[in-house]
Amino acid sequence: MLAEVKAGGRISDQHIVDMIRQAVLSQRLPPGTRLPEVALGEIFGVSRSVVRKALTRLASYHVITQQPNQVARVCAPDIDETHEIFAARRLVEGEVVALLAGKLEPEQCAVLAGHMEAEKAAYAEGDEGARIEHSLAIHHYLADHSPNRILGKMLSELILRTSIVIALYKQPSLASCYLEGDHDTLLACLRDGDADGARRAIDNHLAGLEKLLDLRAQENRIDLAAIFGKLGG
Amino acid sequence: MLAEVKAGGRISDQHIVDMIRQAVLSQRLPPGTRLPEVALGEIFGVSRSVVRKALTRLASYHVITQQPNQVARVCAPDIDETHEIFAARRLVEGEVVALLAGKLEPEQCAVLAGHMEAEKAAYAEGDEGARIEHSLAIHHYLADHSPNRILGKMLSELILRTSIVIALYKQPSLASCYLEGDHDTLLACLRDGDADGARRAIDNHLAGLEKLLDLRAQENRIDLAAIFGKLGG
DNA sequence: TTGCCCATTTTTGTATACACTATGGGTAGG
DNA sequence: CCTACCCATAGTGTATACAAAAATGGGCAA
Repeated sequence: MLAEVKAGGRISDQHIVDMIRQAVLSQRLPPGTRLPEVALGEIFGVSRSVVRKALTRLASYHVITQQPNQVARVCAPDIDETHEIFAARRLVEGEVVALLAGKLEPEQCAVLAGHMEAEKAAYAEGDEGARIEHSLAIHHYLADHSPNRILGKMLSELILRTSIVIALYKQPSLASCYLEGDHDTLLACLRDGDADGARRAIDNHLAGLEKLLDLRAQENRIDLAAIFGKLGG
Repeated sequence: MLAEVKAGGRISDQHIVDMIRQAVLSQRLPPGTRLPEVALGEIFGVSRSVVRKALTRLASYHVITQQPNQVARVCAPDIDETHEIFAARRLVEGEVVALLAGKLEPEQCAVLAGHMEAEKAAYAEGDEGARIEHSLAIHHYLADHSPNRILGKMLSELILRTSIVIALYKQPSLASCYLEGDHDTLLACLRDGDADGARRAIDNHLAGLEKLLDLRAQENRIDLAAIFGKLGG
């Protein structure tokens, strides 16, 4: 089943990058997960050379961290960095949607509207995996269609990093990080060509998301009580 | 003389990345330059493995382009991409200086002022190399001291990409891309804590820089007449 | 029981070999 | 004279081998 992968030229390392990125996005690979080179090589049926190239690229995208002579791990940004990631994303995604306001064809708006419907439905059914998928699809659609492709690429990376910190700092009590209506407000502004409104909508959306996270000081994070509770129970 | 380089852990590929990036920044490696792996390996005294890792990272930073089975080359962005790079840099550097306004210590302002003096002096003496160096030092200082480190890293990359397109599209008639006073205006705003003013100063500075470039349609660039003239003359 | 040390094992860092692909020049044919 | 093809060369893609560093775990002493 990996035959078609090896067919093309440099597909193999790109494939590994995509697979790992996707796994991180969908939170199947939690932050901190070890990624040994030989294991990945066996899984994907390639040698360490290809794996190493993929890991080097993933490190450039800030998906994993690579320290000398140590195993690569999925990034686990600290709380300060988390705030900075959100601030950067507010700036970049705000500009992208402002540029995009009034520029989207009706079909493109329909694509976005479709994902929003699907997101709502998945939330109603409690299917968190599907909800995340459609939410990401919305934001990646905006990134991919940014009139400024540089900002689009930056946004793609920031969406990925945001997913990582949400996985890291999501409040356990919340089943979902869903903010009803935010996406609809955004779409309305995009349709109406309201650039400032779109910027505000994104800003508001991301600020709301950030507030849903548990970003208290780290003492509370390394929760010895919970660990002992788990062991004892 | 390369002994101290190999001493540390993963210094070697970082060293190659730095050297090539520096060479591109100072315009010693013009856009389009071929970078064969074996040649670089011999120059830096390492095998292709290390060179390949360095090239992979440089490609992630958009310093070079890597196409399958082809030699890596220093990036040569087209005109559309050049506009997009400038737009992205206006956004990011504008935010960085806005965040920085009023936050710099007097010593830090003095460092900036020193580079500005040196830049002026180098311009007066016609030493374009030194002028570029100090101009870059100013912007990299802002990037390195950004309160938001994510935006700081983004700005560093954008400064690099801007240098590349300036090298590519600088009007041959101009000896220098220097805009007197722009940097001083910025510093004044940073000192006064005038965030909006700082943002405007950067915006104005970058817009002025972009205007100094020769960004006409490509017909003029792929200048067959000049090529034939060179062959015939 | 606790803390430390050393051997073992795991995992990464680097070099090298071989296969495959692109590139350029030269030659035969029109 | 120009075009198309072919071959030699240059260069990258991948796998593998060996060296070095870090993590692991058991045993010993305080």
